[in-house]
Amino acid sequence: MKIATFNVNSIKVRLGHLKDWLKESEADVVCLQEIKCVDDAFPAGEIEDLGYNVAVHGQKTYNGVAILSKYPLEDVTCGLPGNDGDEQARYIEAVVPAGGTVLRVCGLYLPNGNPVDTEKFSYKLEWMDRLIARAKELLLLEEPFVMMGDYNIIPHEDDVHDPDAWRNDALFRPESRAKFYELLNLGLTEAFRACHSEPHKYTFWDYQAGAWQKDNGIRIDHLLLSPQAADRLRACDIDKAMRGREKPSDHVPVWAELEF
DNA sequence: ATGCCCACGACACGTGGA
Repeated sequence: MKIATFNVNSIKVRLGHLKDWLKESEADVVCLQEIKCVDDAFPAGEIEDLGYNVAVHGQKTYNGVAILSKYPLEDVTCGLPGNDGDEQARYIEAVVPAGGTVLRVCGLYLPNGNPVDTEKFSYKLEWMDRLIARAKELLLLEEPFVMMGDYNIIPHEDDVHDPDAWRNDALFRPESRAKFYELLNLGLTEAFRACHSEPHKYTFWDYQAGAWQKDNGIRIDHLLLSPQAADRLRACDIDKAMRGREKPSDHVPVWAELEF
């Protein structure tokens, strides 16, 4: 089973780009972020025509996440538990039956958190606390699950072209990275780093200042696997070439192959 | 230099992204 995460930065603008990649990658389960539309505006029909089931947690203008799956999508839930006042569409979860067992899929778009001296940063950290709490609950089930998406976290200095330029950014601040490590240290496996040790492999390049041409990127899209899912991990990689196509997202897809 | 680019809403430029 091939699973993937892709921040499309508007499903409306990116539909053709996404469909091309779905056909080429033959991904079985895909988590999308920043669809930037309400549920009814999501082009479900065009994606279903490619053989996918669709679950959407949309929002007008901002955020919005979805799961696409060639397998059935069961027990879909929207929103990250723990704060009923949070109205931002950043989390969706579903159970995917596959190979006589199930994979639970958690798709997430973690808050950016900038500027760091505002409530946006505290919201990011509070959101991460709730994600950690959800991971703890799911780990008790001792089943395969994956939490994948745009984490808006640069885990390590090797994951950014210029660490000093990002030192005080919410994506690289010690408080943000500490929460990410707290999540990993529950016993989750970061799929890309489990498969690759090379530095300077990126998943995002800014539209500005020739960042793509200069390879000034950051690695912020991640797949975190439960122990039962990590046992099945066979490969993981970044579809970097997508960034060089016409009308690209500023993010590219990251995928993992799990043996199911 | 806090900008450069891109998407959104509903038409002009402000907001948000990372």
